[in-house]
Amino acid sequence: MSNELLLLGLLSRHEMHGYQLNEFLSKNLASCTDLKKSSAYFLLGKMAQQGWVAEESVQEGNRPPRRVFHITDAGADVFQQLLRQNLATYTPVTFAGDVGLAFLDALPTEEAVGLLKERREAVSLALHSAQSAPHHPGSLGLVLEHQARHLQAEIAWLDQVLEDLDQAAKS
Amino acid sequence: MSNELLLLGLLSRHEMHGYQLNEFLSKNLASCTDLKKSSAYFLLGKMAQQGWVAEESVQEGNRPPRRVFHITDAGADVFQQLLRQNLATYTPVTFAGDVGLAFLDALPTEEAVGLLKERREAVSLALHSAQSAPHHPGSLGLVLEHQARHLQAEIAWLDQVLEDLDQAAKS
DNA sequence: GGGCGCATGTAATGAGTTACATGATTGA
DNA sequence: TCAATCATGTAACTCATTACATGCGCCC
Repeated sequence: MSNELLLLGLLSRHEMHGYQLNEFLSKNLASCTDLKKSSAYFLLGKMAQQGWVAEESVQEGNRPPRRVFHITDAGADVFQQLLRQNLATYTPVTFAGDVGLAFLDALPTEEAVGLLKERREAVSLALHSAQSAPHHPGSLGLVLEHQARHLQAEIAWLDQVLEDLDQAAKS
Repeated sequence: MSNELLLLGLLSRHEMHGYQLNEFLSKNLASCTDLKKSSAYFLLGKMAQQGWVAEESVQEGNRPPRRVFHITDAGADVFQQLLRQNLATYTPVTFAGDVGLAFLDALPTEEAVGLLKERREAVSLALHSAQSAPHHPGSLGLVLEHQARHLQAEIAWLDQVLEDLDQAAKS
C-alpha cells in the first residue's frame, strides 16, 4: 500500500500526468521507493478504476496525449487513512547486506577487511549524493534528511566492524 | 540472490533439514530476512536441482522423514562468490516509513506528533527485543548488533523530527 | 538524418506469499 | 483426547519488474 500512498500524496498536492510523476519519483524520491515507470502507470490505472483518482486526457499540439490525474474525494479519504497508518507504525527494514555480515568469518580477515572497505566507499558515495541533492521544501525534505542520517549511521557501523576486525587480527 | 546466500551460508556451517533451517531463520535471523517456510523449502529444492546442495532422506522411527541438506563443492564456490559480492557492495534500503514522512504536513501538527510518538514506541519495542535476544557467537552476532544500532539511529531521528515539530508549533 | 527526451502502454516472467493439505509425535 | 510441535509440501495468487512496442517533437 505504500506505493499507493506515495502516488496519492503527490496527486493531493496538485494534478500531474504519468510521465511527470515518474520523473519526480526517480529524480527526487528514489531513496524512498523503487517504483518503476510501468508499475506506476499500472497503479494509476488501477487507482482510477477504484475511483481514487480521475483522469483527463489533455492533448497539446500533435504530441502524444497526456493523461492528467487528479485525486478524488474518495481518494483523499484513502490518502488520509493510509497516511495515518504509515506514520503510526514502524515497518521493519531488512538489510540484505546483513546476510553477508553474518558469514563474515567464512573469509580470511584481510579479505573481509578489503571487501568491507569497498562497501564503505559505496555507502560514502551514496551519502555524498544525498547531501548534494537539491533540498525540498516542507516535509518532503525529511526523506533526504532521513536517508543522510541512515547512511551516516551505516558508515559509523562499518567503521566499528572494521576496527574490531583490525583488533582481532593483531591479537 | 541474498536468500540463496543465506541458505548456503547456514548449510556451510553444518548440514540441516528444512524445518531446522526455518526455525533458525525465524528465531534468529528475522531481522535480516523475511523468507517464509514454503519459500525456503522451494529454494532448497531449486538449489538441489542446480547441484549447490545435496539431500539425503533420514527417517527416525515412524516420524515423517527429514530431508537433510548439505552443501556441495559447487555450492561452496557459489557461496564464496555470493558472499564476496554481498560484502563488497552496498544494497540501498528503501524505507516504507519515509513515504509517510514525506507527507507529514498534510496533517495538523498535533496529530502528526501523536502518530509519530506511536511509531517511536514501536521502534523502541523492537530495539528492546533486539537487545534482549540471545547473543550469537562469531559473525552471526553482527546481524543483531547492526539491527540494534539501526534502531537506535531511528529513535534519535524520530526524536529530532518530533522536536522540530514542537518548535514549529510554538512559533 | 539521427539521437535524445517526451509520453504511454502491453505481455511475459519471476520472486515470493498465502492458503491449503497431510500426518505423526508429544505433553497436558 | 486435544492441542501444539514436528515435518513437508502444492497450487493459486499478488505484486512488481523486464522486455518490448510505439510515435511525436526538438536540436544538432
